[in-house]
Amino acid sequence: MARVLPLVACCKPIARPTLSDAQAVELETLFKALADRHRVKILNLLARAGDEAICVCDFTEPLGLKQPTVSYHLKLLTDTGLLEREKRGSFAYYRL
Amino acid sequence: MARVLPLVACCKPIARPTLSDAQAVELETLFKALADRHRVKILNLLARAGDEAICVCDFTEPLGLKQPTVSYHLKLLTDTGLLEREKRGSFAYYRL
DNA sequence: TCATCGCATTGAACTTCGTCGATGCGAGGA
DNA sequence: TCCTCGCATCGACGAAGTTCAATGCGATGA
Repeated sequence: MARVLPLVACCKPIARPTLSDAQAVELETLFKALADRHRVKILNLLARAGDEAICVCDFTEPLGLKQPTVSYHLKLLTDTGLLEREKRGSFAYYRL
Repeated sequence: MARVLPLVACCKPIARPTLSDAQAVELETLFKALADRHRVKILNLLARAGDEAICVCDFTEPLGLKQPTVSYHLKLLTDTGLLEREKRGSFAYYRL
């Protein structure tokens, strides 16, 4: 597991100054958004898609989740600022 | 919040290949370990301490937590591989 | 040996999270 | 207008995470 992430780069902001309470909460929020296997996969799928946006219905099968659950995860990632939502007709497309 | 972390660097491994289930679970475990304000602060304190190790009792006051709770968080971080434990007498010192 | 100190573990209470059936709502199309 | 489709939200449930008093345990010193 150690080699999967270049933690050194990620931890630079954590390392230097004394972290305020607000900053700690912000980091908690960010990491919480990433702390789920399905959300990690969603980000992976979107990263692989590049500029292409993906609609909700295309996530359910690769994730093995029902539509309400997928919507829940996508909303969480969007609220955290990691995803953007775009409405086209009755479809909802997401991108990084 | 967006500027706090250089997400681009962190997400490189997420971005490229298709993530296997096992890899998604590994990332989930790592991010879960970081997804708590007190654990973020613990890492910050240890990063600021550099080579110096810090014992359990020195965490309770800056974190505002009781000793069992601090032990719980330190054990979690250690089990995830982010911390090292060193015993000196009846004291337990932790470092990155 | 006995008391004390620092830390880990247990057990229980509480909170938060993840999941999905049911439902609501807006957009098209017939 | 009515029906259907895709998505969001609600409500409820079980699972998981967080906290701390109580307890156990090894190390140290009197």
